Amino acid sequence: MEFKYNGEYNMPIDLRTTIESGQTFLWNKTNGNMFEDDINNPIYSTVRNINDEIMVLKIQNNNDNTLKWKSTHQQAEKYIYNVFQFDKNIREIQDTLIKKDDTEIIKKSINEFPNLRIIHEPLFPTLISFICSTQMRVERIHEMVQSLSKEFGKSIEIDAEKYYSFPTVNELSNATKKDLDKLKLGYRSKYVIETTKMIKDNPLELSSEVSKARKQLQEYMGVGPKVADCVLLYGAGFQSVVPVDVWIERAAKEYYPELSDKSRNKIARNLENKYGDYAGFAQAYLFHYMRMKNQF
DNA sequence: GACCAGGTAGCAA
DNA sequence: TTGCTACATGGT
Repeated sequence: MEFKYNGEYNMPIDLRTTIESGQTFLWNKTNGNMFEDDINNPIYSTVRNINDEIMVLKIQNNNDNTLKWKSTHQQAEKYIYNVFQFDKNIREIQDTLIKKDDTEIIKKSINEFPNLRIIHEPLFPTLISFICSTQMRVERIHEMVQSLSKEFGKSIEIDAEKYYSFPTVNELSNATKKDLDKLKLGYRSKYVIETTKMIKDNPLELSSEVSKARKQLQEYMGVGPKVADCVLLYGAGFQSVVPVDVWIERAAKEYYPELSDKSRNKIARNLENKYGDYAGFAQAYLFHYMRMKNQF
């Protein structure tokens, strides 16, 4: 295989922030310039299962309004469009959120990260990723997901560089608890194994109704309210869902005391009511803002 | 060493 | 329903 196809999108997107802000763990950062005029932006690569075939995909920002790609498959163009949701007008969404915000905090975050987008990744990899995410830092979740890919996914070499796909349900169902312990999944090993087994026996098909889909997801081992909400937002395209983790809980306490609560569940529903159809975007801006603020 | 990281399962009241 | 606690691992 080779990178036969390439192209470019002119859309507002900040790849570094979008890919590295804990929405997806399926991309790998590499160095070097993919195209002549690219300067200091990292290249992100991923491998995807497209009906019994694998597609390798590399992308790079030229600036925040240009995404360049190259791939082994022509479908990459459409695939990118769907993953980064280029059908969504983020300026419009941002304006709506800012109007609904009476704390200035969303506005502040949007000003700092204007081209942070919400990603829509495939369901199964997203589910397993977020089962691994509990009590883990974003960087380590990425390591776990990549090690699962290396161990159980397909591999391919192009131009002396190796790429690995996230395992399919069948591929991952080969994993034993010992295997996953070796990959340092900790107490999540048995969750991943149980959930994969459940899905192998009974394929994963989510209801189109949010609350039903949320209940369905929570049937799986290792999936509580927060993980379910992440899967709904990043793996199933429910843009109104607000996953509440430690960071969002803190944000609520600090900036939205009237929406804050002992129960994370209530905070989630309160924020969803406040921000409406695109509350998930508000969550992403809050989450990223809180994490970045904490770093400095 | 204690505490924390995109929490959840299992169990008690 | 709500309120505990144990849970694997690595960073600070």
